[in-house]
Amino acid sequence: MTASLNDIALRAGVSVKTASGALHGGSARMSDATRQRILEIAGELGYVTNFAARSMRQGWMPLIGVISDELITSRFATEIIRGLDGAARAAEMAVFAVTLGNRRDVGKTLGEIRQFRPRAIAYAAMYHKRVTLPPSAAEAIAVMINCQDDAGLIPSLVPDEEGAAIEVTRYLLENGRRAIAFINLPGLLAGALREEGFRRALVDAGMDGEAAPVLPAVRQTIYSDRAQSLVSAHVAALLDSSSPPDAILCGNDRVAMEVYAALRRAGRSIPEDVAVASFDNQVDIATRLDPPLTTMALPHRAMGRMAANILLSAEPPPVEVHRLPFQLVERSSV
Amino acid sequence: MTASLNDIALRAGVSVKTASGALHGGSARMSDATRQRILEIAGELGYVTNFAARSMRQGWMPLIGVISDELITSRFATEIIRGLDGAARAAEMAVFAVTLGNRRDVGKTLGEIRQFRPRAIAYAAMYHKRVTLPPSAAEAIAVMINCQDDAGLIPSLVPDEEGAAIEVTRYLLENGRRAIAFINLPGLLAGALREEGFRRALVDAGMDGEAAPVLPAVRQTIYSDRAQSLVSAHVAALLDSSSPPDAILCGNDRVAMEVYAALRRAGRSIPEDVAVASFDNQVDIATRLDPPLTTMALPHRAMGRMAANILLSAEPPPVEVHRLPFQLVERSSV
DNA sequence: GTCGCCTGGGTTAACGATTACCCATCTTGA
DNA sequence: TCAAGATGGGTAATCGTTAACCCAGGCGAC
Repeated sequence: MTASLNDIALRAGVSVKTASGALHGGSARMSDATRQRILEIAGELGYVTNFAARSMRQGWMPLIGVISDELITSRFATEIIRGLDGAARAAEMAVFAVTLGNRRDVGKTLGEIRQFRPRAIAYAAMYHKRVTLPPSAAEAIAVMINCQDDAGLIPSLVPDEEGAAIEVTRYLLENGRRAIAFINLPGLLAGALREEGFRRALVDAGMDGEAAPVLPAVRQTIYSDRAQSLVSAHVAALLDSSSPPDAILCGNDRVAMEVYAALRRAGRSIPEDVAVASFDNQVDIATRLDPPLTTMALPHRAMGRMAANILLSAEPPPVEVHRLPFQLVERSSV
Repeated sequence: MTASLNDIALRAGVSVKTASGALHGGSARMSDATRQRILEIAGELGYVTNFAARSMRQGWMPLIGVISDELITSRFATEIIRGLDGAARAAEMAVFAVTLGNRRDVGKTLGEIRQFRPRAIAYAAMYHKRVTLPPSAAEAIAVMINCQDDAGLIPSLVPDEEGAAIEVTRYLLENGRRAIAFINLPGLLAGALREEGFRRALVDAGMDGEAAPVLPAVRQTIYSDRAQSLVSAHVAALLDSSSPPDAILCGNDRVAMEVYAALRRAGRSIPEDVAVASFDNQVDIATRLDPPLTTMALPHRAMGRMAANILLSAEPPPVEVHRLPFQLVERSSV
């Protein structure tokens, strides 16, 4: 079907190894004339390297495998994959992503991906969470992205939720806000860590950390699109209370969107009456809200880049949990 | 490193071909005892098929290649890839997506992906558009997703923009709206086709198709996040005009989001004063707007599924353009 | 009884690229 | 003048899997 090195060698009147050297081995010894002729013939014949054949000798395909629990279908995937892809491309590797099927069987998915003999395999989660992997899987997975291995056997890259909450809370305080409410995402690791950071920042500022209201955005334990939103009710109650907030911190940009609507219905203006800040930096939403939303951007791309570095490094990296910082994106809602 | 068929055969005291037959050739002739023993040993040794080696004989890897102009980084990708992935998985294939680099060099990207010897290759676009491919590329690409080959050499799957515009306009008319404005996406094929459909539906209803206002959502020719939005100004002007609209059709859900804000500022209620409908069904936005947005969902998943069928079919399919229908998602904004 | 077919295997040659090793010829310095 | 490198290239084995053949025994039909 496609031309092989053999075809090229035949046509050029050289051996296969010379053809291989001309096309791939940059430093192979041969005259420029020979190399040029081989390159030309390769072009004519439309030669394309056969990675499968090469991989037989090398033992692996130039692939980085990514197992994602639901990642591909998430908008967060974009940034993680971009980060991975950029770094992998620099090393002449491709990223091969496989979504965990409905059966959530890591072992099976791992087997599927290993059939392609990737150089290394990462596990990526859509939401920041802890993951328990079967022991056999732990050996094959080199790094966890946006999640943390429960057994502590695998290097993990996670967003620094607590630090981000501290930073954004401090930012609100520096802007003169004193009564901050937090409409948080319940049932998520991220939410729990952010709540800690939120309260810590208040305490650090000499305020009563326990008194600050932290309310769940939805009724269900697991956050999903189906969950019944409590945002509207919470905002109304907060505004009616004896100590109405002058700032609302939101679990994500979608929550912020609902907060905007609720504040508007109550006749409050943003940010004059109530400042709003959030986590996510979902650009579609954050830039189009009126006023544009100040929000903490998740370090997805950084996680992807760092993961690629770990995956491509020759030495197995030390097993530790890297907490990557968010970035404050200032717009006009504070 | 990893166990091979040879290792298994050695341990089981059979030949490699028998081991191969037991593990892969479902109908290979051998006693159940032998097969069972081989399967057991394979399990112990953690055998994983080496697709690279297999592909050397078969000529291709069990992969469907997807070249996307920017697809992976788009929220639309999710549905197209899901559709593809589901169908491919049923055929024991994996989807291998490669994003066109910054250089937009289809030939080069095609070369990259062909190194992996995929069974078939698709080209997918983020926005519905026409694409001109280099002649050499046209031979290697089996189907175009969300775009149309300019040379007419490749089967294409595209959303039926015109039909969708007709349907949603008719829906507005059936709901008693008579003065419909369309804030369209300028400079896009989708926008042009939708405008045609919009006007056609009005004419079909006995109205003056030319008189209906169709306004660009942004100033730039190419729609991007950077483009300066004209939505707010357009809405204000429309409301101030001598014949204010009782419905606004939006180019996408983000435009609808801005229309909501503008209507709200002008003190109009949705849908009582002005109905709003849109294209996209970007769930994050559409379900969280207040009231939830009625919008035409793009047939991304259907395109993915259909593409997989074409890619996996033995016969090269007839070269034609398939226009797939949108789906009207009724919420409460009309 | 024996021919032919079924059963349960084995042998061996690919597939395409890489690579360790070998062999000429040509320079060059002492 | 000649030995030692440098230059330019060839040979053949190898990776893991498959598939085209081959083979020996058993068994039923004639």
